[in-house]
Amino acid sequence: MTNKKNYRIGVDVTLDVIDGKWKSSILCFLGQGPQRFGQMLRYITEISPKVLTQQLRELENDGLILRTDYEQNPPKVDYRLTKSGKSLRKLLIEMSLWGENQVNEWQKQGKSVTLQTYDHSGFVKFPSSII
Amino acid sequence: MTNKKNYRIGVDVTLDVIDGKWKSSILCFLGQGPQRFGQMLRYITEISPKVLTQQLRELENDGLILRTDYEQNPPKVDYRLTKSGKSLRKLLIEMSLWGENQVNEWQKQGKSVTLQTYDHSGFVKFPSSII
DNA sequence: CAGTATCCTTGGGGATACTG
DNA sequence: CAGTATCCCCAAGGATACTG
Repeated sequence: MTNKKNYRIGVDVTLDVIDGKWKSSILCFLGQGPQRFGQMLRYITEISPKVLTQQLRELENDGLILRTDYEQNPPKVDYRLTKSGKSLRKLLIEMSLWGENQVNEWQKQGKSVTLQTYDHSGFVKFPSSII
Repeated sequence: MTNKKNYRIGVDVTLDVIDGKWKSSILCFLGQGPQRFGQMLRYITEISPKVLTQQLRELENDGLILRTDYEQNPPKVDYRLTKSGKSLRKLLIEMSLWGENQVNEWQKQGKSVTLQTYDHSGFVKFPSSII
């Protein structure tokens, strides 16, 4: 979402804001505290700088994250969750729980689905090994 | 999601299952009870039969909806939420609430965003006029 | 009624190289 | 370090016509 949006239903707002291949990962990562651009790049190893920038800009425009430029040289910039971002975080946790249950369901039914990792102690956890 | 999926985090499972331009609408509509193919086509006016079929098949494969063929002529088929689908419904309601709050936030900030309609009396409401 | 079958378009994201 | 700039590709959807 960027400009002049008209949503059909509330869910679509939430989905629009979270959608983007890496946004959930970014938001989860920022749930652990402010992070710098390079850290995120190294953490989410499959993402390219271009795409990371895109997703960050969108999240910023949607008011979920705040970008802070420390105006230094060499440059230092970090990103953190805003109030909205933090409230979304709670929702993401519930979505995680549902997703984990659903994976269990699928596995019971013999479907080959795997979930790399999760952790309920506060928020989704990212062992560096899995990203 | 259809086959041999490997998810990074729980949220991604939920997002994968809901993603698809019309899935949220379909799930919300089915929240009102079983519906037939033609009804859905007429309700979600912008969707084409091909795409509706696609999305329904995916929801069915993911175990969120159940397709019942009454083996009649002329054909009669309906779709309803499964147990998983119903549990997802509760999550969708929370996502709706978050989305509605976020729209209020945006509007306070002067952004031009609109939300067609919502209703908290049980579930998202779809006045036929708006779809 | 409940779908298939075809053909076509679009934009989100990937890969890589470059810069203040 | 924190990004831009280019070029490229593919799968999700759209439009329309047809069928058991």
